[in-house]
Amino acid sequence: MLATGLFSNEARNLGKSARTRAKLMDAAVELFARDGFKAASVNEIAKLAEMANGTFYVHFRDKREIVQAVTLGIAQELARQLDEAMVDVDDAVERVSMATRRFLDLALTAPDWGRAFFRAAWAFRDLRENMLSYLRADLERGREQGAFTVEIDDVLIDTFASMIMGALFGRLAGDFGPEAGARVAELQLRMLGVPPQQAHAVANRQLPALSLKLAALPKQLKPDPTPSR
Amino acid sequence: MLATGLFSNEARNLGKSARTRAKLMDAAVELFARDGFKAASVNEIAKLAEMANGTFYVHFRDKREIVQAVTLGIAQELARQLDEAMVDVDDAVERVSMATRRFLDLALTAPDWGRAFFRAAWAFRDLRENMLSYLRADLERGREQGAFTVEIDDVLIDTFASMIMGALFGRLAGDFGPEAGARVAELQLRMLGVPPQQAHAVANRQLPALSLKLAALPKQLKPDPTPSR
DNA sequence: CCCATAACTGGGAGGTTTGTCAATTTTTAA
DNA sequence: TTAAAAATTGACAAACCTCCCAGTTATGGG
Repeated sequence: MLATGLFSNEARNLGKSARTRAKLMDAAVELFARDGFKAASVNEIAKLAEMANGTFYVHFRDKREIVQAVTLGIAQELARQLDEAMVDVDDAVERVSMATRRFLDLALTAPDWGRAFFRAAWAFRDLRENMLSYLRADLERGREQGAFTVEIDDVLIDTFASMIMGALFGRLAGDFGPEAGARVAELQLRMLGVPPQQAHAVANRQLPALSLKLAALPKQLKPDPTPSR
Repeated sequence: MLATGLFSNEARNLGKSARTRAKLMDAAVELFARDGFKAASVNEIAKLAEMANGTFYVHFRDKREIVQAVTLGIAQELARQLDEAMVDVDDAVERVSMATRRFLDLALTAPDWGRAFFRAAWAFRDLRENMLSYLRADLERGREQGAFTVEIDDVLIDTFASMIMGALFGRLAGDFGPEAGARVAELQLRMLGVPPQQAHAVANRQLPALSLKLAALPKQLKPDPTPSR
């Protein structure tokens, strides 16, 4: 009936409290994605999560707290997945291209997460800076490897990230199809000083299939609950 | 006491109705910039404009209507100013660099307008597309002039715009100083295929001083109002 | 199975929001 | 100057918001 969200899925095997909390967070993501953090109301979150509004306050002190929990959760999970998809890639040119393309694919897998992330990225400095630190590492690596001719500074990093966010927006809005990721990655590499031909080749290289699990897959089969009642 | 905003300034010589309307729009810009379109309330707009809330509804049917009026007004004025600053520039490389740098300078001149524009750009498709059409013209001109080697498509245009928006955000947040404009312009030119050295030179070329009038300057002196009462 | 404890409920106090309207003041044009 | 028109006011209904809390229900360790 109610499609279980990603937080609920993660909390599937935890205690009741954690499951309820997760359900609230899933509802919150949906509303944050649609209305923004300020315009979403606690009442509506509780309603969408199918519980009384008082329950909300058992799990979160106020709206600020759930906003914090949701945005942090999204950012951590996205970063984790992205990191995992790139562990064995050493070449900075590949990494940078992959980061953009993977990030977009990932965010499009769960569009509400993508939308909420988009809002959070502009709204919360600490979250934004945390994401940018990963990016900085890869860009500096490319500089050291001699692959990028451009100087790496704050403006560059921020601009690089903005290009990703723009593509995310376009994808979420339906303006662009899946090919946009490769296209933007190519433009990024050109900007960094990678020769156009190489930029095109790398950005369009086929990526290994995305292991489809924005939230972890079941670690064990359900304990086959005897249909009690 | 209350710093007159740009809309009020434009309406300075018009009838009472237009002046009140403009005053409401100035108040709205300030709140939209701070809280966003959804979170800003009609009550607060009226209060900030120093009038009773009922007056608001004489001039606007509802919040949607003032949002429309304000965002359209901002976009038109920014486009007008930008256009004016570039009328006699023919070279596409110069135009593209200038558009980015001028736009940022302009938006920083009236930070609330900049912030409201930033929000509007993501929120309203028609407004966004209207702005992008100017950009497309210059990018295609560059292609024809043989200055840009990259293919001009929707993703490119959108990405180019996203780079500007990212810089706008960074400037408004105080993360970057005035030099960010030139830096981003340089990165854009590199992306388009302009040779790095030329990109650097063009992007850092000194611009003629900005004629300081986001809204038109007084066309006549105040009629020296006898201090009635 | 039992019951202490944790989770949940829903009504409500107190505040804000939207949009309306009759009464009042200001503007305008003749 | 003056009266009709336009602008403005502020109180108010109805809806919705946040947060609280006394009472009820569900959970799980012993």
